[in-house]
Amino acid sequence: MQFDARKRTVLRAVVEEHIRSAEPVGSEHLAVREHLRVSPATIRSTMAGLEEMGLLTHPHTSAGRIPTDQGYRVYVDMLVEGEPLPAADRQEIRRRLGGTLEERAEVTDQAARILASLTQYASVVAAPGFQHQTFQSLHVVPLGERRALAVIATSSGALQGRPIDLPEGITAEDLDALSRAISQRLQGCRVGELTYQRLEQAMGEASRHHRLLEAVKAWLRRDLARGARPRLHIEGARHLLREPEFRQPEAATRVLEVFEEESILAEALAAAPVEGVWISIGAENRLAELRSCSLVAATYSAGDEIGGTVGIVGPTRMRYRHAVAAVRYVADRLSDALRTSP
Amino acid sequence: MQFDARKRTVLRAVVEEHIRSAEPVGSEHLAVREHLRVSPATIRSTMAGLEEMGLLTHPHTSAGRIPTDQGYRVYVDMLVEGEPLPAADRQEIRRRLGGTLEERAEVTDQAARILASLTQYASVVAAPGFQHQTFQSLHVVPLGERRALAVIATSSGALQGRPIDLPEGITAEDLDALSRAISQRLQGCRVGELTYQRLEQAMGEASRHHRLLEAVKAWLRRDLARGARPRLHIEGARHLLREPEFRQPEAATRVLEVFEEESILAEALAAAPVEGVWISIGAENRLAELRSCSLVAATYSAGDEIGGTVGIVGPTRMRYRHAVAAVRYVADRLSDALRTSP
DNA sequence: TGTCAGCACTCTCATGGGGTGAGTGCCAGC
DNA sequence: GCTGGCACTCACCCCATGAGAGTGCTGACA
Repeated sequence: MQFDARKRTVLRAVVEEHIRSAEPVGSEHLAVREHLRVSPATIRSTMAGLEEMGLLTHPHTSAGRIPTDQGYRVYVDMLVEGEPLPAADRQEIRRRLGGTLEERAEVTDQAARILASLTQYASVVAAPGFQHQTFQSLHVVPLGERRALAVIATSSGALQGRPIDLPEGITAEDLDALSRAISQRLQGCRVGELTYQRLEQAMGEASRHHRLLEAVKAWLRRDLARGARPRLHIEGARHLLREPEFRQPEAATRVLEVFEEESILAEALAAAPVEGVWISIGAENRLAELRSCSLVAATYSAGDEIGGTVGIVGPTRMRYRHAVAAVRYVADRLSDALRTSP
Repeated sequence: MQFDARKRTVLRAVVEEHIRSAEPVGSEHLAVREHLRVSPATIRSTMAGLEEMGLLTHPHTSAGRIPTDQGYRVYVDMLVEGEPLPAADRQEIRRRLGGTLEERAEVTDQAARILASLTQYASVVAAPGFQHQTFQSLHVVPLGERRALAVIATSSGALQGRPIDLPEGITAEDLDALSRAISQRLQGCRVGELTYQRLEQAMGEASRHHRLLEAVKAWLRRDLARGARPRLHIEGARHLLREPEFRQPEAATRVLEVFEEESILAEALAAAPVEGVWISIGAENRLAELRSCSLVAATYSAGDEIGGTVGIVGPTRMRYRHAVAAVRYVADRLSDALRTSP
């Protein structure tokens, strides 16, 4: 069975009409609305062909056609990359991402809000991962008697800290010297590459404060490996409840579960490639919880480093054209914003 | 119209039965199920009295009674404070809050999860507010050329930091000295009391680094006043979708909006008094968005300071007995956990 | 005076059947 | 290969019907 020009046209028309109306699309409707110059009967036979190819289906005998996940996939692959976002949307995005944002977390949070309100789907933005950033310095800062605060700073200004217990007999000067020594030796490393061995090496000589070093090392090893899971900004999950596919409370509950269990989304986003806009449709999602959804995502950069991922989660019946354009534009502007700011 | 013993009994029975079944409660049903020793006819006349008092209502002529918000209020005020949580629940809470938790954020997050899974409603936990904590030290830590990281640490180990720009001609030693000077002078202050004037005073003399001081002051003034809004942990919003009162997508969307706009919940929680378990029912909520919900909340402490608030949001038809017991127990155990840990 | 059985009445909700309309598949003719 | 015609299939709306739940009222009784 070949996929000729008419099949393309009909598939596209069915998909777009279904996206618009959320209803099964009939042949007559299509013949009138789209100006295909053939009769409904012809369209019917074309549709039958598309159904045989697995791109369309219909819920019951006398209903119109709806696309299958595979149908959406073919449709999406037909889309011309680089279709621009409406000028008004572009302006809105630039306005809201261009202001004087004080903190990095504010920028990514703002990006999530924009995407959600613009597309009326749920948005997810993974903040720049700690691991990809460049280690700048470690500071162990005394906090009262036997407590101190250990802070790692990266060259792009992110920081992560935690309180640690101090062994007896350590002075503020000791801590200062220690901080300086470690900072000097590890500067320029990727945070993700701060392995236990490496720390051991860098600290090895300063054996005088053995127990303190152990505490710091234990923290770095555990937190940087595990706690480095990037922070997610999720916005607009409620929009999904308006979609007819999530009308039944069970379906709604199931999809909201995804947004409450951040690890699921984090894993899904992690699959996005570094280049271009990535689309994962329904059953294509590795994660069962997302099988009734589609994900449109893109990677952004933070300065010269890999930043994180921005994405949209919606029903498989998603407005892909708009979603793709919005995700791409937001990812680009986010990269711009992070090139010049904190 | 007096509120005699029979009215109490009937009101309680109606409320508890309605909470259980989510259906209007009829007189016959009540007479059989509860062992009130009167006939359905008598119960009917009692119900009519309760309705006249505004505590019950009925959706249509031939339906049973359901409580009004005011009815729930009277019911709730009748509950004996101090009813214990089932032993199994208590054990579960102790187990999950008692482990070796690494960070304060982990404890509050865990508390939110426990409450949500235990009650099957949505839970909200406000992390200890920065403002109530005691200022410990300020550190301005160099980050590359003309950038530095300003970090405030509180005596309980919380920290908040942000990058600032350095004016020319400042050395690491200058920063150290400055940090030390400010720390010394402000130690012991409540963070919330770090007003602009106070900072001005504390820094006044070190006028050599005027522009740096300005940057630090600007940050402190803005962020500590505004950004000090405590972080909220929200969990289990999806549970609400299972409640019949949120069946209609519009109702569901409206209630989920509350959970996506943290400021709404933060404001609602802020109204909780420091002592005891606080209940706010339906129309009692100042915030219109919460008018179809009830909120059960309690304040916990962090060491010797006021900590934050734990709460549950559910339908007005909430299992108040269990909710109150769960909130109280979690708040108490959370206070315990924060007394002894980071 | 409070309680209760009896009764008429009201209203919701589930059920089922008929009609309507949208849409299909197939076929014969151009 | 396209098209008009036609029979057929369902989903869905509408409406009538009846069952069931629950109420309010009344009059009798202790």
